[in-house]
Amino acid sequence: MTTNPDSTRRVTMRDVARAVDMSPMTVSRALRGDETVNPKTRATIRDKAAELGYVYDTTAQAFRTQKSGFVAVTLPSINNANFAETFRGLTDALAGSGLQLLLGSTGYSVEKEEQLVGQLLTRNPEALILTGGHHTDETRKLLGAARIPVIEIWDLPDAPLGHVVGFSNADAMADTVAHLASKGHRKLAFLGASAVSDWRGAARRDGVIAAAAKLGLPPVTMIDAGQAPVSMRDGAQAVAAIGPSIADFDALVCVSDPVAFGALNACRRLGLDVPGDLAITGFGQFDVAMVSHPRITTVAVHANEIGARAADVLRDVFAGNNAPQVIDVGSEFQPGETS
Amino acid sequence: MTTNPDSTRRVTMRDVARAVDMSPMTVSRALRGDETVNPKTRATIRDKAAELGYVYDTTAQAFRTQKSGFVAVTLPSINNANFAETFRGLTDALAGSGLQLLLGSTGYSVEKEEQLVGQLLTRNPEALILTGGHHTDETRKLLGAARIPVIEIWDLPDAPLGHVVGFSNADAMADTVAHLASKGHRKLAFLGASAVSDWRGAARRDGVIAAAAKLGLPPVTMIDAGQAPVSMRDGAQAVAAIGPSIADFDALVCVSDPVAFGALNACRRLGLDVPGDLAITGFGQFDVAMVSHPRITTVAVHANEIGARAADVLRDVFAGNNAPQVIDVGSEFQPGETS
DNA sequence: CGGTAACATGTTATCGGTAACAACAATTGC
DNA sequence: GCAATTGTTGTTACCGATAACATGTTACCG
Repeated sequence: MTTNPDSTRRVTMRDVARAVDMSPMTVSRALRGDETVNPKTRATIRDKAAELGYVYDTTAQAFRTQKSGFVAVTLPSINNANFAETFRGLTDALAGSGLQLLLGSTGYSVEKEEQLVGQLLTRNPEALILTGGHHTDETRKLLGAARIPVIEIWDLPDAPLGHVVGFSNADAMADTVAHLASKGHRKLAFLGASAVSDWRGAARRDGVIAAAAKLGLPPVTMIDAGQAPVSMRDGAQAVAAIGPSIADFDALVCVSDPVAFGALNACRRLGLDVPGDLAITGFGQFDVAMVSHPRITTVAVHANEIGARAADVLRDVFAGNNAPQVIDVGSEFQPGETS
Repeated sequence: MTTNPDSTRRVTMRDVARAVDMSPMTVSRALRGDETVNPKTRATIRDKAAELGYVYDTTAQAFRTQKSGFVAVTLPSINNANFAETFRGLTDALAGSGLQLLLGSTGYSVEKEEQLVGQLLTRNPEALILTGGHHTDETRKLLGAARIPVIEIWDLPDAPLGHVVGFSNADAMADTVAHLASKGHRKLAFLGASAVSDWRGAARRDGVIAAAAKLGLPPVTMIDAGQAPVSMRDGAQAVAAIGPSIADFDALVCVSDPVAFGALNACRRLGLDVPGDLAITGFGQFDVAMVSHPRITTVAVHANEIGARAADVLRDVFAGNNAPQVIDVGSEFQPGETS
């Protein structure tokens, strides 16, 4: 057992260097796998480092090199299978690149996002990935000054901050509405969040309204499911609150699959037949929509791909290649058994 | 517009200090809200910092103070409502403490966990929160050497690494089995992951077996739903693969609510009545269990509370108070309409 | 009015790596 | 056999904030 001058102090490269009688610089090179270091020397250093219980200090590296190795990501909520899947896509695609994701959730609030971005920027992230295209002016200012790549995902913003990997939520609804109209459904209702907090939800709502108008359907009725994020429970409660007269509508277009699932099961409890008495559609191709009996008509989104493509953009940008400014990953209408 | 010596260089405290003709130390104090700084001075400094677009460098702070401000967290998967909820509980409880969560997911693999822990430790986290109580020897060694608080959550390990906030997965199943037995169900099957990867799932399985044995029920049949994480789809596929003979069992105990939901809907597709032909139970009180019609019999876990209590432990430990070594948050059997 | 306390600000050294450059040894080519 | 090249290791300075200590200034007291 080697004597330790101060048992509480951390083991540094200097300690390893002393132990192998080399300069810290060589240790640094060896531990990072620099080819110029003699293989034998490298092995000696690595062994000694392990023996001493040396732990590399990424903070010091980040400080010295002014590269944090972080990519900051904001999500509205991590408790959402689709956003979680995007995060996973990012993580997987970035694995091995030496980049670490720094996650923050905004709770669907642009003010919270602003605060979060401010916090995250103090960690010197090498890039910032924001879910959604709506931000406060202050957020835009912060990001403009930050001089790092910014990617907005899950939307196709009118005024992008930088790169974009997303799809049109409004367009995605057009197919759903067309499908419903083709089945003879005319009286549509839209079930979604009330507030303007959920901009993706609002875009879907507007898409439904526009598509219905274009097809000559009567005005779409809005049903309030509460504050974003709207859950299964919210969908069920909204339908339960209305009662059997929900079937006065021909079709209930829901902002997401969980909401649609809640609505579907509330309808069942009311003794209504879906789609006989009322058609129901969702959004996002969540597992619950595919497994549910009946299967819920939905729109498939490419949550994982959004993350993977965002990672591609980052790789390109970091490599100095120019990456596409806007990547539209699209979405696909998925007819189910509820419409 | 002030002249900038080098337009690409970042704005530092020194720059702010020069601009207000003060020392960097005073700027440092002012920006951190040190009371000893004259309020007027503080305001001047803050204004000038904002004007110059100064962004605080947490990396430099972390380096200088040797306190990263990070708490590392490992989750088996973030695409799981319960783990996501625990993360949220942690985030909320830690908000305002100046601590930032550093998240990594292990994919239900202890080897991946080992690698992840190694990575996370290089960031000098001030504490480490691990989901689960099973780790490789190397992981245990790393954590032993790290000399930071470690909290294991979601389990009650036999040999804890440090603090524990969890519950007994095995005990939780006892009530479920007792309930099923009281309803006259004797032939039980357990539907869960095959591999030993999901230790919590295995603990539940063992709990079912033990409880059944204790009540004098015949041996429990194991049904393989594939590799962890087992999803709704896996649950549905497993039942579909077996077909109507699944009703030869009296009750199907599922490792989680999503699996139970998949099984339930697969049964429906087979024309089986639940619970008439077959009782089904789940675990975790996921939304889908509560909203489903019929409501799925389940076990309520306190996912959010696990996060919140873990944060409490951290606060205590950092404050130098001694925190409880093991916090059992328990779980509650929740009868539903599927049993 | 002198001395001490309370307040406000400044000085110095440092956290642990690594870029840039320097230096020396071993090898190669002619 | 000597210059040029390649391979390997070392030296120096620095990234940006802040703990610890020092210093100057004003307020207050008997």
